[in-house]
Amino acid sequence: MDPFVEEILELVGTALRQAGAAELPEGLARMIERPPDPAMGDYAMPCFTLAKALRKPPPAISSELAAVIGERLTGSRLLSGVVAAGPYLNFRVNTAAMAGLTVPAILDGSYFGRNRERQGDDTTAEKVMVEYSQPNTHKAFHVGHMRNVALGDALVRILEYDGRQVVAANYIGDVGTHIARCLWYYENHREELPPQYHEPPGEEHPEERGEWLGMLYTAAVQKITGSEEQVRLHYDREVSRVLQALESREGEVFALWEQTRAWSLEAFGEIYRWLGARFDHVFYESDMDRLGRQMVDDGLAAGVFVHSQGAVGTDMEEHGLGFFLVLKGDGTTLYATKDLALARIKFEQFGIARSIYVVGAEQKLHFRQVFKSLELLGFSQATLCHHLAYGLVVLPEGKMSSRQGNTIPFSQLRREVNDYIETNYMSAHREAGIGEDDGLWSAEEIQETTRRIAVAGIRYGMVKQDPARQIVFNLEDWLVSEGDTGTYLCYAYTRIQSVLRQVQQARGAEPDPAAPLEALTHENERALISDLHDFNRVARRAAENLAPHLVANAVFQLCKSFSRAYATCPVLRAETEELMAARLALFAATGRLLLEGLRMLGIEPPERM
RNA sequence: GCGUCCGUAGCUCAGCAGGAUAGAGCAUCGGAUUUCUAAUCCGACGGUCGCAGGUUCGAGUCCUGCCGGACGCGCCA
Repeated sequence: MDPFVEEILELVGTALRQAGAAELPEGLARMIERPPDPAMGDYAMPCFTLAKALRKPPPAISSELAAVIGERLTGSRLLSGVVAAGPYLNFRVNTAAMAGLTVPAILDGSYFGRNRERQGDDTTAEKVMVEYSQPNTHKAFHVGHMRNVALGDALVRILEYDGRQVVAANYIGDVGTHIARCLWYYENHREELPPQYHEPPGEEHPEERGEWLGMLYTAAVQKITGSEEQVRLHYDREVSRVLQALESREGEVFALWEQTRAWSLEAFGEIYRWLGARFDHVFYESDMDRLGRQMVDDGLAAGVFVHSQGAVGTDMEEHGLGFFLVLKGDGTTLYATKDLALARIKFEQFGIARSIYVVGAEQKLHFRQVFKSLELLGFSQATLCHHLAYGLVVLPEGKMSSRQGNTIPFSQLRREVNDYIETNYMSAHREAGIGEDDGLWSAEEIQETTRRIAVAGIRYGMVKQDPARQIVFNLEDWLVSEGDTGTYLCYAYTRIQSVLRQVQQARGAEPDPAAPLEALTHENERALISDLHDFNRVARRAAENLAPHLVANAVFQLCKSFSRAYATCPVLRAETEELMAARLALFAATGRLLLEGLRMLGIEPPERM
């Protein structure tokens, strides 16, 4: 626990006993909060709930406690003041003590292990699987899918920071009607497209073939849905034949499926590389068919599933979940069938203690049905499955719709973001030097820096918001450096690195964990120290609530505090040697923590920009 | 029709298991640079927290109802 809170509780506890309270109220620790204005104090305890036990009005209690505690405070190393403010008891911490507890710990790395202590003893860390991304092959990967990757990957990193062992899993949708439609169009109708689209992109751009398939799929859907009913039924029968040919797992269509599937996977790989997303294991929908079918049979035997209107499913009305279909009338499996199988495989083959699904909110009912079915099938781990639902990504002009052609596919997104950064920022480095070395930047550095800033902008924009809400994607808003953006975070980091480099150059000084931190007395330094101290608490809460946006908010707060301190507290021109050393240590620690926080969001900042 | 989620400043969003004058960013207006990157910092302007009840010493936060929006509700994934 926070040592400051611990000491406050200790002091309040003994003071209360002195005041004649028979027993301490439950959850006193949770009552400790932060005052709205730092000028009031660093920690506050409201005295409302004590009123009943002591039978006195809250303001009287707080001033009484302040008097008693104030006397005992002289011996405290951590706290420097206590004052009653109406019904509140406000504590001020000894800034040097707080700095002493955080700055050296960050610099030597021990700060980052703190959240990992949760496991204790000899037991191995809790193993949890985070399934995310789940792209469909033969479909285009667009901005909407980026939110999933940003969220899932951040969650993986946050849970790891908090001491869990995490298996990052992908689940590729490589079977289903959409693929049959794509291949049906490929075989019979692609000549109807403009000539340049008749054949897939060549060897020089293999990663573009995935999007080309997606375009065929869109064209197929348009052709089918745009036809007269008779024609449409005919097309549907043709598509159905393709689907059955695919499920037979042999023949010409199957070979085509293998080839085109590989194209899509290659395209996805390129996207994950660019974003820096990690996967430890990849599941394929095409592997889940057999086990899913078997589970349906078992469920039928057990009476969990029943035949209904020619298909198989279960009425979950008594649980408020409607009807859940697990096998189609023609005997083929559904997404649902395969999800039953996948859930089982995850626990049985990976020995996980928890299974998290990062999937859009529109599938909430589906997952509740899946989890309930598993429970009814006697699968005890059903309660350890959790669906992290998130809202849609929309454009400023409204919902994305592939029919209106206003989705933003990955390749277009990357191009536009890169162009924006290059013309607005990077061009300066190409034409003239910046900062300490006046040389031009190499093409490689410009390219890599551009990529990092682009990824920071997109990832930060995607994770900074509460997952439950819709997100409005606006490229320019997400990249402008003024304000709450990934660019701003990167800029703060590069400024810190720049200070460190220059102090090293000018004075040969390295950040020293033993620096005299008591020299840090400026209010902006105080605020920064407080943010450093607070970070692990936020990280813990983010992990427990599966809420990456809390980390994002904390990182932004940290950058704001740093920027304020940077503007008011120079290092090289500090008044004294002690102050310089202290600020150097403080900024170095800030940079180190910022880097860690950015990495939790999947952002790798550039060293300069 | 039923269910789930959302509704906070002109715009985009925070608000931590109810607590002090509701916070940021953008936009608008004004200021700061011979000094570690101004991709920055400071200030001003801007809110009956969708509406109405209820619980509570205290409600943006919990409960109920209504209004508005999004999504879902058997052979897509």
